[in-house]
Amino acid sequence: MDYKQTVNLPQTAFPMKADLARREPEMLARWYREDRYGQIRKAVAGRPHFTLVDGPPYANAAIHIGHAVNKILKDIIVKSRTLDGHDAPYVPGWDCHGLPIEQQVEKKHGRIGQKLDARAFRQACREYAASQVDGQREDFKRLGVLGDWDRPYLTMLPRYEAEQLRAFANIIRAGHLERGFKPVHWCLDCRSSLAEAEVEYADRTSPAIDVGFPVTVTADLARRLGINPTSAEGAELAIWTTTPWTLPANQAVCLHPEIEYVLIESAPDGHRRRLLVAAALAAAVLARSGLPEGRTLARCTGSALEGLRLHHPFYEREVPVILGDHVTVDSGTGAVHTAPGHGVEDYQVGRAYGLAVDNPVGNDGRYLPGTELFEGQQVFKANEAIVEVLRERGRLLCHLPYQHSYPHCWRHKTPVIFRATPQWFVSMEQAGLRQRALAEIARVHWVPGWGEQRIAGMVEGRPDWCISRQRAWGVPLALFVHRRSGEPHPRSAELLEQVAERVAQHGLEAWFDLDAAELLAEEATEYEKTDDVMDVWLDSGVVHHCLPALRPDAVPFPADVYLEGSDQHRGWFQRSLLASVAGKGVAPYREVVTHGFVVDDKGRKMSKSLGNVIAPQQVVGTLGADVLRLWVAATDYSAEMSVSDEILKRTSESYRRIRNTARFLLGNLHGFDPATDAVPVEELIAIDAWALAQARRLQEEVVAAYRSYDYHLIYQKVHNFCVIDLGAQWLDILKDRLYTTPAAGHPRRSAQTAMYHVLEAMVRWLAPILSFTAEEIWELLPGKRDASVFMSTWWALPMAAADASLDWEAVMALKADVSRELERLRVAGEIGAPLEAAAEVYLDEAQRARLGAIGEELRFVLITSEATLRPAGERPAEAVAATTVAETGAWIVVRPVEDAKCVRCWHRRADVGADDRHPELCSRCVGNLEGPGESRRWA
RNA sequence: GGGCGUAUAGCUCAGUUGGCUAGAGCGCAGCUCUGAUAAAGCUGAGGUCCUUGGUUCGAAUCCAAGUACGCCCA
Repeated sequence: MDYKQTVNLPQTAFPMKADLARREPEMLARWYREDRYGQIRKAVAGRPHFTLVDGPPYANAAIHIGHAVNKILKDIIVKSRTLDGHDAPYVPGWDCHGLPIEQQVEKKHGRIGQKLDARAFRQACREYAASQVDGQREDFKRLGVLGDWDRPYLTMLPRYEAEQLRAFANIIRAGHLERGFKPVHWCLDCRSSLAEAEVEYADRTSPAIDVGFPVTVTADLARRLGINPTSAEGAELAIWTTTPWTLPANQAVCLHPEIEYVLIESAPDGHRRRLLVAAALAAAVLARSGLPEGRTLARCTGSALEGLRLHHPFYEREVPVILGDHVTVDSGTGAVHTAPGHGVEDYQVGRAYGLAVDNPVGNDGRYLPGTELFEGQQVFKANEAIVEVLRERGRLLCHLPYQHSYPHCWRHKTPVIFRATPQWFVSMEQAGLRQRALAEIARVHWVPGWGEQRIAGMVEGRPDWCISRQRAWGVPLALFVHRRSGEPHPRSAELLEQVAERVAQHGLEAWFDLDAAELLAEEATEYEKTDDVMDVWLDSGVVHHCLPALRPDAVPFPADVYLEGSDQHRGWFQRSLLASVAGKGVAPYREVVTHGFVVDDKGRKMSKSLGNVIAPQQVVGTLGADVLRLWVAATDYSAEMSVSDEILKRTSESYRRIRNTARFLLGNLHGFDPATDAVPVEELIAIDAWALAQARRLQEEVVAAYRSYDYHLIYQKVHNFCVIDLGAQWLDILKDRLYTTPAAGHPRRSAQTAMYHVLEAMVRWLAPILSFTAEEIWELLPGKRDASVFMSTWWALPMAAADASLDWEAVMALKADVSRELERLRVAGEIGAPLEAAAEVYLDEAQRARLGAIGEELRFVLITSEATLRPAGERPAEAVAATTVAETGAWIVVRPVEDAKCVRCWHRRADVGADDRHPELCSRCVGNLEGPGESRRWA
């Protein structure tokens, strides 16, 4: 007789080989055919909401691994919260306006006015952005990210743009809008501002000059330096600049507070000259100015000179000495000529000191009418005239050509200048925005915790937010500005509402087409429409306002969580906070989670030149999305995330173990229907109840880790559970019972009942991470169920009361000790499989109390053919202490078994052949085959 | 140069308030099984806890300096 046919071997359609790269797309096609996202929404309707607001990626170029990490983490959040009993919708978004898209369109169609007018240009931008959205969307879907992909929010949707204007109106109502000036790169040939990305650096020779600014009240200087007033007479503070043309706009001279300065006297030809310069540069300044070595009259740090009054080198006005950390002694004199209208640092330090932003230069690069001495001259040509004036007045110390890297227009290849232009700001102070924002930061939960320090530091130190841009592809600022005063219309907020109405209907062309008279009637002649568009950071910064307005069904305000990379503390997190606090008075999120950047296995950033770039498309196309998702989950994202082929290979191996564990469980659930075959919890065999208890404990940890976003712990714990608790312990022990006892008998049904519960629980633990694999398991699990695992919640694992008379921890420890002894027999060539051995275990009273109850069934746990428990006193000399169980009190002897092998259960038993009808079987198998079958209590 | 981080076996991660010979899984090596089989089980070898100094009876853990790397600025 072929007894193999009488053994219940595993059977399942769940393949061992995942073949994810091929099969995931098939599963995806089905999910979208069946509208899986919509089905889930219906199934979970009515549950408490959990809102993750998607930070919109920029709609340009294919996604890289950082995008994949970001979207997968969001997907894990959304799915785990769904399993946790929430209705957690996911509405993805894209950031669609801005310069990079303009540049792409320029490459193809040229600049506005060449082939396309502004309207057609914007249309081309819109089409380009839409095509990029389509490409990225397919890649995101392929990652298994489930969301409302058919109805994403795009910042270029007319309704979004309209809501953005309304959000802007709220900011104006709250009093945060401020008009001001700011220096920007300005091309004299374009006659317009340039973005940072439109500037390229090239070598250029400029006139480098050292100029003396006479101290007006030398007695004040003497007092500060603690010297005789006569010694300070005629003192000049020396500055160095390569842009003489900015001197007419000079408002101050800036020193570093901690650098040491000296007053030095030099007397060429008996003509005394006293200069104030950085000590470290004094010699160099004298040398290039052709002055003989001097004598030091006094020294002090820059901070001692703050507020000292100086005379402008050629205008009849005074300028102060100020302090700034940007000053260095790398070159020059250690004193920086400061013209807030012509430099970003000058502008920033100037704001701190309340300096005027003087801008005497017109958009053609010529000094404006009324500019003393140089009116009408082009700035670069005026350099010579200025040097000449300085020479005449005796203020020029040195004049040399100087070659340096200088910004040029990328189109004209001509040098650009910094020029102050009128801009619009969200003021940090005007209506208390900074203070309010800081208070809100303290109320938000930051993950990891140091994120709070990081963003608070940025908000504390940041300047006003410049929200205007002189660009074509963006949402118009839509203000009416008074022709003379430059102030916005007093009813701006109300007017914006009317503009928003039109934009919602007709798109943002409605603003460009608008005749001011339509809204302003007779006032129209006094106002003009702004040409500016909004900073794209404002586009995405008001998602908190626009998305709930667009999708009231899905996205309440405020959001539960925002999740982005750590660069977004300055970027989206900060802009969203400022925009929300400015418009609504509160933070837009309760919790903010940050992930690190992806680096290679040596911790270096990914770059083409290093050749260490891992493309998500490539990973998904070979190993599969679930392996990529497992890598994301397994990596501690709070710091940098390392990835390499080696790391992905390891991840893939771990995946196989988890998959195979599920496969084994499914295979042994063959023929099990939980509705009719489940054993009542209180009747479960002890080790099955123990396994359930292990699973329960793990589930508590898994759920807690999902709630605290500690996914890498979940991976570790679940993987360990598969390997140790299940693989090495429970499932290995279970095989004999599953295979050899009657298919429908209590021992096997008990095992199946527990396995069923474990797999029901496990498929849910895995689902947020291994979504494809989980759904695959879900479909093959016995029992009636919904279409998707994501329609369910964490599995209620039954609580089986543990029998206190047996200590399972001790049993498993004993098993480990016995394994070590069996290994010695194996190495000695005395046995192969453990079933070729017998174990004798000697226990003292204490250990007997922990282990004794298991009795005869110990052999099933040890997977030996025999196992006996005896008193410690009877142990032979060769017995080995079982140190894992206890330091003393347990000893082991193992030996090969000589009995015949039962061909059915493979145990070596003395009773093989006892039944004439089955000469090759042991009595246990005969009973299982023909009788009611054996009964088990412990294992 | 500044701010915020990170650094524990080849890989991914644990390591409560300072306290046993620093742990786990994977990988690796050896062995076994062939009824989870492009699987499974057993055993074993792997660590200057980034470096240096300090505090302490005692430091992976606390303090200081430094190095490397990452993000954001300058």
